[in-house]
Amino acid sequence: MKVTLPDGSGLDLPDGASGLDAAAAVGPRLAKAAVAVQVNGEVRDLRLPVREGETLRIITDRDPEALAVLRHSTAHVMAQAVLHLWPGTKIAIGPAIADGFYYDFELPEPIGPDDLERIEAEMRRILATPAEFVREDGVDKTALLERFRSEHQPYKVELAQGLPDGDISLYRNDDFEDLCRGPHLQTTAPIKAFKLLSQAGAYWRGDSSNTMLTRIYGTAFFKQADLDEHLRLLEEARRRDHRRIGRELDLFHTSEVAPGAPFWHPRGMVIWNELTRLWRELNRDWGYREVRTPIIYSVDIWRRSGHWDKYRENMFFTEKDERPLGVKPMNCPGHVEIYTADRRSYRDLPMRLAEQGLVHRDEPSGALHGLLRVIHITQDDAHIFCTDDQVEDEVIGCLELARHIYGIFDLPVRLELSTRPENRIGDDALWDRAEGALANALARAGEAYDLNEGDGAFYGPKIDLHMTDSVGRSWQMGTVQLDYQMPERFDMVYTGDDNAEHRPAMVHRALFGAFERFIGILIEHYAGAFPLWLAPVQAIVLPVADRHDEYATGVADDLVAAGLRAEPDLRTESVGKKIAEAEHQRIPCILVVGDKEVEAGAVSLRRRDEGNLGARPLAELRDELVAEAEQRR
RNA sequence: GCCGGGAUAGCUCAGCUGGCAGAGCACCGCUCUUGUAAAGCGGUUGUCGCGGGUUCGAUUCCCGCUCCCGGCUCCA
Repeated sequence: MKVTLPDGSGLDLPDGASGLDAAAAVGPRLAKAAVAVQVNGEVRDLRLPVREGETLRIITDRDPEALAVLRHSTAHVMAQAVLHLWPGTKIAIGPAIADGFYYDFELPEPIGPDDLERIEAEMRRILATPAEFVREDGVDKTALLERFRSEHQPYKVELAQGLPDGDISLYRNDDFEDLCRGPHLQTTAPIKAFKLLSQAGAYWRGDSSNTMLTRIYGTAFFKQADLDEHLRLLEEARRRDHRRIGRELDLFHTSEVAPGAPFWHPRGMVIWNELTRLWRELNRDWGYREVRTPIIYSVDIWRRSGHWDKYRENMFFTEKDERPLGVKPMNCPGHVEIYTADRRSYRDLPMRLAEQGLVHRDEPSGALHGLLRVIHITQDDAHIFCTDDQVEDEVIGCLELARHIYGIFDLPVRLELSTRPENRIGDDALWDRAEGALANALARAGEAYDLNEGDGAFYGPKIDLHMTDSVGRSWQMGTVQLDYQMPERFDMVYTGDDNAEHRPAMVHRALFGAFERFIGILIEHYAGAFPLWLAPVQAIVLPVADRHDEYATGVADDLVAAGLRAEPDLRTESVGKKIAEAEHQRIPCILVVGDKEVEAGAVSLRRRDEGNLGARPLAELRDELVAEAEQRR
């Protein structure tokens, strides 16, 4: 039998040879370092036979693919340790994930954070004696089900039931055996640098009607140095946490008197207002007109829009004179109301209405998270009413505008196309048309995207724009949604050039997403060091001694008159201390003034993180800063 | 909502088994008049999240509630 190696060379092997045999044929060192084998892009277990003509790549601990194998194997050892410590534990699943692994258990008693150390200790005890991972293939399903039942492992029974007989494999290391597809390490020897990180509840199969299991998260690396670096990055990420920075920079706070609704402090509001200014400029440049619609509506409109049926759980309600009212969770009906307040012609289309729309969505209490997940949401919402022919161009326009916005902030973004959910309104033909239009628009805009089947809005498919936060969590920023339902339900029409009535299409879009979340994302993205145009305080003026107070105040006034946000710091503290505090506050420009500067009409400039840059004439620096802020650099 | 953890000064946190509540920073006052990352001395600061229970006595133990934190998509 002949197989091919990545460099194109051939390798002769006896029939039935495994990946490990192939590695050994190349060299004993490779065989020892081998973790798995990649065949046609698929990472497979070394123990599996290779077939004639396949192209093999031996994965070693130097390859990134090997980490998932190591972590999966570490998860098995963790499960083994848990079974030692809590006999009778029911085990569920334990995969490798992006930055580590987890394993889900149903434990006989609740465990706490201290128990993670106990489990880790047991793992180290187990690992002191290296054990081979033994793979067993072609396991008889009936016998296996019988065995799992007798071992009281209901989750394994359920998993095995879903597998085709004859294609079931087991892995055993030491006294632990698990239903598992693999691949796994050859032995437990490479498992050294690992750490259990956290413990959390997780529903069996992610379904809240199922049992809540205990999930233990951990991570593992081949080298201790890599683990240390990973833990350092996690710590660094925690330092970037927008909730922490929001307090340190006095931007906002949250309070139990209003869960999920931030209180914006003066400095945070500066950022909000700068974003609003940008938003208005973009509305002007991209042909949107700003509107403002009510927050509380008769429930009739929510019945008609479909929110009553599909979204009631997440809405807030009140009443007036026994008339039930609903707080808007979305702005669309308000914009539809504006559209239908007059007769519309094809000449009016596309009609692009934009609003800084305040909506409220009742989230499960455990889901709230600083600014990133709130109940009180201010969207940069817009709805585009257009003809069918205009849909694709309008969607492309949204994608281009989105690129433009994220470019201003250097935000990395990932696109997802979400298709029809189970819980939806409208017939399949309409959904076909809507999904096709979005896919076409994406293709024409040249955007790469992931497909997220079944995650669309109840009224239409959508393109979501996601970013990743400081600790690797993914958050939706923008969304572009296509909707043929709402125009139908509200009987929206326009008069065409044929003098007949037609139904407009509707595009819902938010590109910042929500101002709350966007600012939260920006805080983490910049780690509080906002570019000049967004910085709450752009320049702080520090007099060396109190005889310079008057000059310092004059400098600040001069900058303020030029449109900059500047203030003097006249406290009787040392210059060194004021500089330390200004740096901690991430103020972009620190201007020190003493006798020399007063004499020369100058300021000594210190840019954030750059140190002292020397004296400059005030007028020159002022003009430079104004230009820099204007250009949003 | 559910699982686990938590809530003590403005902030970060300590407070073993129940016995007068603490530190650092911040804040206030005084001294220093300062030249590029924290000057010295002194001082103030608490419904120990809320409500109930046990107890001679509860920040501490028990119950309920509120809010916060980690997580609840990653398929054997």
